[in-house]
Amino acid sequence: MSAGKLKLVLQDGSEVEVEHGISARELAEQVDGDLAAKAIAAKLDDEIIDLTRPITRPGKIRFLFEDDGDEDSLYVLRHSAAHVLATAVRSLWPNAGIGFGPPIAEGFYYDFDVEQPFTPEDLERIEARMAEIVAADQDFERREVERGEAQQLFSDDPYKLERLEEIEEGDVISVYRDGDFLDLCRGPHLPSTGRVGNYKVLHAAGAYWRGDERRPMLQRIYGTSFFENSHLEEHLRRLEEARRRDHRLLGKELDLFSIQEDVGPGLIHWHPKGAMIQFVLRRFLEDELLRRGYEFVYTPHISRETLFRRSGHLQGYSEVMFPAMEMEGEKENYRVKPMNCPGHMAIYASRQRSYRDLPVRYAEIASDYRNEKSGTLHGMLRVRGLTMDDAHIFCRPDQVEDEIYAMLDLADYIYGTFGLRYRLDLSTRPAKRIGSDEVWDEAEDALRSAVERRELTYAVDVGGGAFYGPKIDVKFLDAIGREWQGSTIQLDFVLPEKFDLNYVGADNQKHRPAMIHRAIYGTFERFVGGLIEHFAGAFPVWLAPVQVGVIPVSDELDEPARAVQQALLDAGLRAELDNRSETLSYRIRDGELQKLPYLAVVGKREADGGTVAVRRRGADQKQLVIPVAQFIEQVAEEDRSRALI
RNA sequence: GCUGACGUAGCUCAAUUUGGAAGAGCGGCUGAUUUGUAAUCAGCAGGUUGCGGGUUCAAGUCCCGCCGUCAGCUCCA
Repeated sequence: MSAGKLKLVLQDGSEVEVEHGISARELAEQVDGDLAAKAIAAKLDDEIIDLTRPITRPGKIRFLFEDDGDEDSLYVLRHSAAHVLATAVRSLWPNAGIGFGPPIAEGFYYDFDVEQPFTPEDLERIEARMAEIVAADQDFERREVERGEAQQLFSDDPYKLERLEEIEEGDVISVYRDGDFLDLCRGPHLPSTGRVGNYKVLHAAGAYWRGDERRPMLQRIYGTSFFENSHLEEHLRRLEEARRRDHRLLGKELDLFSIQEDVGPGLIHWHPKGAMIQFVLRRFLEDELLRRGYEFVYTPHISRETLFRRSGHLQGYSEVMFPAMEMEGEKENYRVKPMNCPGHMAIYASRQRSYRDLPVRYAEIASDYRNEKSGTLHGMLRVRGLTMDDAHIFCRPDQVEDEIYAMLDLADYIYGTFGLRYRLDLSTRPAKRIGSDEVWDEAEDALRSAVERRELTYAVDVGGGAFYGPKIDVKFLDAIGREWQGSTIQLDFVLPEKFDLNYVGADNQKHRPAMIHRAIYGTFERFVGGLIEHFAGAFPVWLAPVQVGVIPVSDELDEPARAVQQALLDAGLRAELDNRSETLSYRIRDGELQKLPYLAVVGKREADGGTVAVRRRGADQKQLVIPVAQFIEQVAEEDRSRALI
């Protein structure tokens, strides 16, 4: 090959020889003029590049298009939309400082340093100005500059200068211009602003520069964009759907729980119906735990600080712990527990253990209290009083993998029963850690092979583990595709040391057991909050706080209706009688709004025939008149089988 | 914790812009109605406008502090 020529492999596998420095667009034109017009960017091996970017190395190249459904295409679009947003803001607020403006999972944002936070009206003006910029169809021009010139160009932009400092010597510094707006940016971008199609400015909120609470707060504007208007509309519909499912609203409408100012933020009152859901979840899990060799323990809610000093919580976790309770005449203060592990350690340590006893699996459903920062509290999802389905497993090092495997199996069974799909994150050793590399190797290998034995796919969060051990997080997906934190499985090298836990091995020597923290639901607060949103409040029979609403047509039918209710209760089902002095229609409507799975109407005909007129929630079908016994068996079977309909 | 917005009856919201008698619907209670598949009718009760200060002849409305909620940041089960 002659000097100044490059070999590129096209998507169809054919090879072309091109001039060194040819742009992707020129290449596209050589192949097909139509292609050049339609392409929005190109991908050289794994690097997305602008169409105008000179190609200076051989590789595989393919073009990105608006309609290829490729994540990378959306990435380029949203990145460009973020720039259009910044262009608009800069034209309306010429002195606005600019921070970062990346594409994110569902759209993009851009951070600005402005005197006054943006108001909703500002956002409308910005969106309108964006439309002008898109209509003007300004080219995105890329240019590579020397460090000195870049410093010159961004001399008024301290955030960009800071970013510039971090670009290593020898790395390319690129800037992009569209119209009057110039940004330090790696790119790539669409060919021009006119290609930014369907976008929406969503909301604004404060965000620390670089996520650091000690640094200035910038104003972040969130937006999203799509190539297809129908996709944008679908996305906005999904946001609306998420609002409709909000567990805080449903929790009020369905009378599941409340949070009260006089009691304190982040403290959940489980009303009878919400408590029933928790009760069902508990019973389900507890039965399963017994089957799987767990033992239940109960530990105090408060204890002397001695315990938390020993566990290290006082030193490392105190900012999250509620303040000390002073006891008159006692040297030691008391604390309310933020976790259950110290208590379980204490039980393990209370007597000698033989290797024959292991694994020991202690389970406790217990409420813990953590003084979470006020701004992080959110309904049932982030609270200060949290009820974990906690367990600690003590085992020999060679048992770790099997124990992890068993936990994954349990999580799979539980989540499967709820119809929840999930994925795993494996978090490995962080830079700051305790324990030798050999111990970490062994621990991480155990986690990995347990996951792989179950043939589960997982993502690795390198360096994401706690300083005391690696972990697996289970993230479940709800009905509209959102991820929720569920189970967490956490190896711990520290606590067994701190509590000097040991067992006597077959060699008659003392050994240190391995210890695993794990929760399956995580916390009842968060899990139930998630379930409310997943089911949009329409719980399947086995979870529904009230499974059947029994409605007599009129006063004279109270007794037969009450008999139906009692028969349901006798069958272990949850039934309510609605004999209010309201019309039948009214009570049916109310039952539907309360999302009761079944309404059973008892009229004269039913009372005489020993039947009920059954109305299934949400079903289009007409009511079904069936014998009471048959109806009860149907509901009981649905309850027993934990059917998800 | 930080930034901003918000806080009116049990709930959802008017009245706040421009200071001048706190309102509606739903829900609740009482009565009438006895109902056949998504709202029967009437009457009544219900508010120290989150809490505490301040400005003013007058504050739901303007100012300050606190509490709480929301959107995020950070953090996390």
